[in-house]
Amino acid sequence: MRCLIVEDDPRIAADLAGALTRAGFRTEQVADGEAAWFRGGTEDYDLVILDLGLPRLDGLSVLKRWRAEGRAMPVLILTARGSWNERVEGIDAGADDYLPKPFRMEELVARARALIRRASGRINPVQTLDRLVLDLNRQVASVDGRMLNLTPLELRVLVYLAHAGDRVVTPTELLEHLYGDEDAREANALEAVIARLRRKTGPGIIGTRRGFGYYLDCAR
Amino acid sequence: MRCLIVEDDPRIAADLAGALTRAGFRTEQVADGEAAWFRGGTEDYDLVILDLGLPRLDGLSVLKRWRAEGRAMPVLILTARGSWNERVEGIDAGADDYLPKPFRMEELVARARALIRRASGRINPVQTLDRLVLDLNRQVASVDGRMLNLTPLELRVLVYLAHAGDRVVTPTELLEHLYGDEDAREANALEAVIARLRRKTGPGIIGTRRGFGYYLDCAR
DNA sequence: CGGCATTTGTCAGCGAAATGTCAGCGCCGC
DNA sequence: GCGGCGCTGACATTTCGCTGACAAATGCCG
Repeated sequence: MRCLIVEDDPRIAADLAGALTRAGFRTEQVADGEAAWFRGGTEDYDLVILDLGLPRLDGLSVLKRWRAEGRAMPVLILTARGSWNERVEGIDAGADDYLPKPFRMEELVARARALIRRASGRINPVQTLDRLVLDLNRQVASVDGRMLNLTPLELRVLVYLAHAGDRVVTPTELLEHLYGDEDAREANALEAVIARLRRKTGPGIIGTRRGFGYYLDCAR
Repeated sequence: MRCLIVEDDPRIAADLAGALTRAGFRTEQVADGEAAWFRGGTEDYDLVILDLGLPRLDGLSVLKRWRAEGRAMPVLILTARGSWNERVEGIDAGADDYLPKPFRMEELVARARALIRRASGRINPVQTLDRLVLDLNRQVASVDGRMLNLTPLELRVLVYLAHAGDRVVTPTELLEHLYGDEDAREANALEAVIARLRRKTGPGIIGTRRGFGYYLDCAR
């Protein structure tokens, strides 16, 4: 069970992480909206705890963006006590639950568990990027309607590029995403993956910008 | 959209009925636990609003009885403000959501809508997935009309996969579902179960996507 | 309580798929 | 033309999932 905590107050974040870790979650933290959006969009979490007041990009916008991109993981919003309009907005934006501050850690954990129970088996919409279609439910991709038989690593690359949109992604960034910083690989490992991917997708899907990185050709 | 309101205070019940009717629900009301249990158990509702403090039979017991009988409609519990332990109990009893009193009617409606959105497509007592038929009442499964003599664990795997639809389920997720996080098993335990299952179902039912997980072949 | 049958977990080993590494080459941009 | 980045194919290695046999746990019945 992997959980992303989005909270800018380090004290609260630490409390949350503590309670959830004790409850058996693996927790990761980010403290601003931009980072939250990116992490939640590229990694797979079983649960997200989302504070609304965030620097750089507020929580509701983060949530809306995730849902617009088809990310369907359960999200529990932390709201200020009594701000019922915030709650309604949150639900409309695609939140699965909210918890008014202050709250008991026991309750947070109970609701987290319930959310996950409820959310398991939820459907992730498919992403269509011109010729490329990504279906995270079935873990498959297709180009021009032709199924690609992708390996896990290959699919992860494709999903990451898709999330980046038409932005050029540096090899370093991709390497860091695929493997952590701890067990790094040769830069060539990535090139090999890309090569195998291209052999399956055919030309016109993954582009190279010499000296910069890779991008999704069909996303622009 | 048919909604059952279980509430013994006539004023609150009237308010609820008003708001929900304006929101497009057909509402029906009962004021005590016995009546609630009977109505909810014999009629089909899209949503139940359930107060916990009820005469004759308290709300939690009603809910537990419904769930024990296999009634799966979404239930929104009304709790007294701040009684967080009551909320936890409610969730454990099978509630889909709760709302602390007092609350705004706008919020109730928003949450009711969200609940129904979430609950639509919930499992049917007898599921037919192409060649595979699951009967949860009798706890049996059959393929091409041929009965499978499944063990409890095997059936649980099949039901979970069926619930996931055509989604690919990771071994981790399945393991966590079958056993809790507390008494974990070797990953191989699952593989053994799958193997035995496949021997009984024959080929073409449970598929593997190497590196991703398992899926129901006949659900796609 | 004890024995039997069924269910379930563990182990070791195998084969195949996925991934990493390497060496060499082509091609882009200067 | 040249230097180097990035691509490619071949090969090595690692990981993953399946299988069959056995052991442990569970449950049932007398």
